[in-house]
Amino acid sequence: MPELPEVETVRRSLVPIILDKPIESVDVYYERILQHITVREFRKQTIGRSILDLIRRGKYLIFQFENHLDLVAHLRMTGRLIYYSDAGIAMAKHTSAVFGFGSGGELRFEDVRKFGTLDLVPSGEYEQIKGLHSLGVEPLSEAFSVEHLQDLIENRSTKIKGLLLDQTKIAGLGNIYADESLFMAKIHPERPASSLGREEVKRLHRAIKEVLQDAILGQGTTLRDYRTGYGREGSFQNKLQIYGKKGEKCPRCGVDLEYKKVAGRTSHFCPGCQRE
DNA sequence: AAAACCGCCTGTCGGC
DNA sequence: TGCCGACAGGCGGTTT
Repeated sequence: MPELPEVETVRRSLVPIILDKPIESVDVYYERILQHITVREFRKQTIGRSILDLIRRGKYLIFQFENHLDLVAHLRMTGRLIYYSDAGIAMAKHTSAVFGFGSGGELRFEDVRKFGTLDLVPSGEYEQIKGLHSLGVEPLSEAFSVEHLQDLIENRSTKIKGLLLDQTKIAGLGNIYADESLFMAKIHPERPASSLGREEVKRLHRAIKEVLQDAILGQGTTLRDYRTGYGREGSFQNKLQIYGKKGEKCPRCGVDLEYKKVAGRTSHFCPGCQRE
């Protein structure tokens, strides 16, 4: 499940390969991947054009084209963006779209569950891409301060886990890193946001930054589908403390770990050191 | 305003 | 072995 660290890893792995090279071919094999544009128009606007830069906002990747258009990609659950240096390599079963470069290399959007999306809009005009347009603060930016988190939390009765997953508040946390952050901060996922004390807010703020930064260093978490832009697995799955560890002991206090649905998601926590 | 639910998809897993 | 339902979770949309 690509979250901020996975999407950032894909971005960093693709930047050295795909910038400033004209795209010679565009093939869309799953038409519904395109959101607000037809296949014909999409191909017309991208073929022959180069990508000048590739940036990330939350879990979105934004390919900035020379003709002042932004190709906005979201991997959702199982999407992959992988560069293949040889177009002769057999296509994966669930390949939604392929961008061919003159060098013979290809950027392929693969997506088993087909939830991933592509959009093409005038640069910076994201109004019709609602999730991107309403995105909250980048958690690794300076703008995400303790005070900012405090403001998000203040007077909110919602469970803290739900707040962390709300992309309009903080951009890029998903189920894995929300659980890992709450564990590191020793905060139960069902705690009402407004019940967090000053020290807990500080711990949570620090935990979010640390977990995301460490996960980027580890090139993301590959539990099943996620791959970097080179098609390689990440390594942070080896450093997870709590996610997917039901039935195991807490690495911090030794108590049996638990999980339950919180805010509609399976949430892992330690009943010993994350008290309600 | 927020929470709960559904739909979008496919693959995997546990139970029978 | 094979069938079936539950589940995985991001996000948009609708309902409560």
